[in-house]
Amino acid sequence: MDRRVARTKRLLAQALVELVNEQPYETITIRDITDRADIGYATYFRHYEGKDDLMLEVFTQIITDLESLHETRIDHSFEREGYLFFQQVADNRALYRSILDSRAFSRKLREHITLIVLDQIVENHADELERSEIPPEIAAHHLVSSLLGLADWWLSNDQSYTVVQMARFYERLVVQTTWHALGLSNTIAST
Amino acid sequence: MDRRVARTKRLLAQALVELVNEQPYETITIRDITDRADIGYATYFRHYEGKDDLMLEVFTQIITDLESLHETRIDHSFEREGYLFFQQVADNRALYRSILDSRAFSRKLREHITLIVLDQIVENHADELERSEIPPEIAAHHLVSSLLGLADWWLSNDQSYTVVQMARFYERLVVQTTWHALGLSNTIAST
DNA sequence: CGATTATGATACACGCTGTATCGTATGAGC
DNA sequence: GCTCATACGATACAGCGTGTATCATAATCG
Repeated sequence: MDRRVARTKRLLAQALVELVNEQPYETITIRDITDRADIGYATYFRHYEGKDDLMLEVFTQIITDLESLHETRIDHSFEREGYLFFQQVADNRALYRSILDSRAFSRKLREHITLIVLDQIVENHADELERSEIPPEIAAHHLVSSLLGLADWWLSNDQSYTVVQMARFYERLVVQTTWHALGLSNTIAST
Repeated sequence: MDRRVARTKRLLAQALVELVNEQPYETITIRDITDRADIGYATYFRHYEGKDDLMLEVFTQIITDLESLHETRIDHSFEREGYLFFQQVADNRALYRSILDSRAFSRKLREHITLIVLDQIVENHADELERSEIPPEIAAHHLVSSLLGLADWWLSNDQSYTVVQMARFYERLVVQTTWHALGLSNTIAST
């Protein structure tokens, strides 16, 4: 990639992250971003179709980081993954605030994680699931939307609990109970 | 209220509900609404500050309907309320689609219901709650955000399950398990 | 070094919002 | 029913953000 392009995109992404730490995502205009990045307004549209397009790039990076975090761990229990998730939320408050504030982005995030979770459930418990009253799609959706719901509540309440506490609530309130409702064993190891 | 005002507001609200059944709320402009209602564009601003203001009125009506539904019932169990809720969602698909698509409105709805739920929990189980590991605020938030999460999933999947089934999923996946995590008895009667 | 390509600056069209104005029509109160 | 207040429709207008077009300049690639 042309160095000029890389530089422009880097500056724009940095500017967006900066701005998101100062004001709600919706109130940010493209001109705000280009001014902060010291990049020509028209130049923006040579790389992105609109405001969401740039945000999507930052968003994708966050997802990638989250996934690589998980892959470097051997312990793949959902409890542990909950902890890692809340840790990343704490490290990127403003970004997660923006993602969870946007219906489009939070939906994207939810669907992405849901697919992973659903795969893990079906892969490891195909036989047991047939006896369950709850469709695995709904259980997976519930698990993830509850996780994001807890994160949303957490961010809206000034992180009045620690990462460990939130992970514990998630485990007690969501993971354990969802497994129980599905009729599965308590934890999942997904190698 | 002046009959002319009442007529204008009624026509505008009707037009918005019609449009919401045809296209996503975000794509609707104020001019769309006034054209459909056959009302002057400037007249709109004599009654509402913006697009969300009119929607808020329709939204408030929905909430009021939901609450009056609950008050006319003697059976105040959460299972029953789940059924009533999914029933109302089914009866007002487009409106709930719009509400759940909007972060501001879905948050308002969530906070509104959460307050009611929290009141019921604390009122009826104050003593037992002291022994619980989960803060009741989080449990109430989880209960409601899960309910809305299920409704959101339902609407996004062409209502592939019946109202009764969804209420059942809600009871098994959310209500029972939340009570269990809180260490409470299975049902709440709030009379 | 030469050719290509990205950038900055500027001007512009477009759509939507929200306000101001004024003549007309409709309802409220007596 | 008459009078006065007020809501309405129509229109013009300013503001703002988006997205496109153009062209001279600067940086990069090979």
